[in-house]
Amino acid sequence: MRTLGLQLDDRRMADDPFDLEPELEAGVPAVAAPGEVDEAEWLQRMRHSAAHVLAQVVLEMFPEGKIAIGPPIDTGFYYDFDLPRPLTPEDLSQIQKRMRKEMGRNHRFVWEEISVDEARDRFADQPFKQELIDQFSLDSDRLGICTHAAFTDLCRGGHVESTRQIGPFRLTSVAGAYWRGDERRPQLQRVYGALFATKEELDAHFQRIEEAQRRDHRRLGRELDLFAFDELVGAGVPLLLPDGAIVRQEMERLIRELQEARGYREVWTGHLARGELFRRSGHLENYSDVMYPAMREHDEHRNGSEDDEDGEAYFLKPMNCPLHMTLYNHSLHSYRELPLRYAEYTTLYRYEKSGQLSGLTRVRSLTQDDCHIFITPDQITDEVARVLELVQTLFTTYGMPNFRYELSLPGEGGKYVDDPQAWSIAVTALRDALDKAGIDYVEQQGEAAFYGPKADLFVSDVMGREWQLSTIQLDLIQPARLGCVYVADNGERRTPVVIHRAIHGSFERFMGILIEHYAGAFPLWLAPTQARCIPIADRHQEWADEVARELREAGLRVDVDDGNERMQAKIRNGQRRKIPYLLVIGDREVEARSAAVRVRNGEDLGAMPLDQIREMLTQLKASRANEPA
RNA sequence: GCCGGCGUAGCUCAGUGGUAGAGCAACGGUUUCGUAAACCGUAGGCCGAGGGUUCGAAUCCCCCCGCCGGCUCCA
Repeated sequence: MRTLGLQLDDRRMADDPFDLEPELEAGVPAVAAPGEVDEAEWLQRMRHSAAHVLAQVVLEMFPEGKIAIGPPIDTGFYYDFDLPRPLTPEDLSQIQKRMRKEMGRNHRFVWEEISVDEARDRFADQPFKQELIDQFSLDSDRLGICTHAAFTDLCRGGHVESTRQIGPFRLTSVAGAYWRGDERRPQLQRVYGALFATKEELDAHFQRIEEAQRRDHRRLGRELDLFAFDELVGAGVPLLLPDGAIVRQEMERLIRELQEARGYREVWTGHLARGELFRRSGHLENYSDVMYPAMREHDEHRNGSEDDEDGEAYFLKPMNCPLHMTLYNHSLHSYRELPLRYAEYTTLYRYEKSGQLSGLTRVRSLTQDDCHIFITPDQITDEVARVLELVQTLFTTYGMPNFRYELSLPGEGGKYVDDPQAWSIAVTALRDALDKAGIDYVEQQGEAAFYGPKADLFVSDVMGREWQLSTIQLDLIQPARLGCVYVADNGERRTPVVIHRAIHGSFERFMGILIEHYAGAFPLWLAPTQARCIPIADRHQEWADEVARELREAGLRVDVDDGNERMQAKIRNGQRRKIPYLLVIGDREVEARSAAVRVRNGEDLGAMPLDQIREMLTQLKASRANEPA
């Protein structure tokens, strides 16, 4: 079997896989007959049961293997193993075959409760199970086990009656996964399987994956000549081709317009700064692992001591905040000037670990639509509301309604700045602003930045992976560390609160998401080529050129396909290029000073006078309508 | 960073130790056509980089780089 190596939505498990309560809720049978539980529960049970069969077969093939956990997930199941050697794709198909055979043998699942001591005994040679027993025995002196064939697993139940009731499945991939999700602990081999109630649903699942692959921005970026990566340039450094650069420019144009209208002022701070700046801001201390290493001055100019190396060195900036705060400090500000909004669109450099890189969505050179807003503490709620309005406006413009917010709060531990009162004010203000805007969000403990709480907006890519785009962060510490002050109405000097915020997040990541959102078919205002003239024969060339010229004069991006292919081929090419409008020009159109308008979706609007076409396209462009679909 | 897979023409992919291939794209010519592929021809490669084994390496081994999936991380 060929490994598909793809999972949709794996991460979104219904339950914590380690929350293996030894007993099910009252009335829910550990082993259920068909019809005894609802469809969704039955599916979960088939998946969970399949995981047990997987473990059975793997242990038969590797008797010295150690088993960890094997929960159901959104698309099937997985099981984690510690085995003497890595599993190959051939092993996977072998395992799959044996699983099917075992299922055909119709083993019954038998669930029972045993004492902790008995459990320790039964799983004597299973260290991971021993650890789970340690955990569960804190809450209960009885533990569940489930047996089918000659295989017994520590298990809270949730099975079908017998292995023949397990639905159609396919093993999809094997991947490394740390025990208990902790990278300091052993890395296990995780075998993933897809399982659905029917063969049709299983096929539909793989169909969905194929469709997802077709709109993957990495693939579309190549097909549409939007961007490229090159080994010689370096991993994680996206290169925009002319068409990709147009999309990027339109995104920048949009956010500049929106921000200028909301009182933002654009600044520019370049790409480098001395280590001393990042030391004072706290970045070197907290984030040196994602900063590129120091760039030293040439030896003959160096005068720093060994202790002071970082302070004397230069660093590529990983964020703009210290620079914006430095700019702020170039004059003394009155409370009357606040909020003061510094916007910047320059590239940041972060050393993302190689395994984290992913197309445009995770890169090492990224360009934020970044801004730092200096405010007084009592302006927090209002200003956050203004930022939320901006976010809503942007996502509405792109026609992207499917996002979710997360409110990230401090957790336990020393990572956070110790000022409980400031945290409390900031968290309350942020929560209020979200509530007032009527935004749904989930609160996440321990996800805050070291300097303050934040509200982040997440969107899923076509493969089901979630990416953070917009972020609104309250900063309670950096302004003080960098000596920012404003003069209050009583003449006192006070430290401003700073809101760090990015709306697109990074243009790179957002472009990746956008490409997938539109499946490469950008609305007119974003489309690299907005219309293409297609002369049917050479004698139509002149009028086609004229149409293109006039539309370009109206500010539209229009080209002419003057190749010697047949019209049908030109239409096909234009369509594959996902150009919003194709303007077909033959004898009739030359005669009538018109063009036949074909929309990207195949719709034929018929011949329209040039003036009307220009009017329609400029209108669409100006309104940034999400058209044509 | 870790585990696994992969790297051959611009793209998609054949080629498992003995002279590097196909389709599409590109380019040249012919064709001048009414809404998703006209025809003929030409060119295109340090088989990701380096090292090794061998009479001989795209093919086997080592190391590096990159890509893909997952894990972990993400100011």
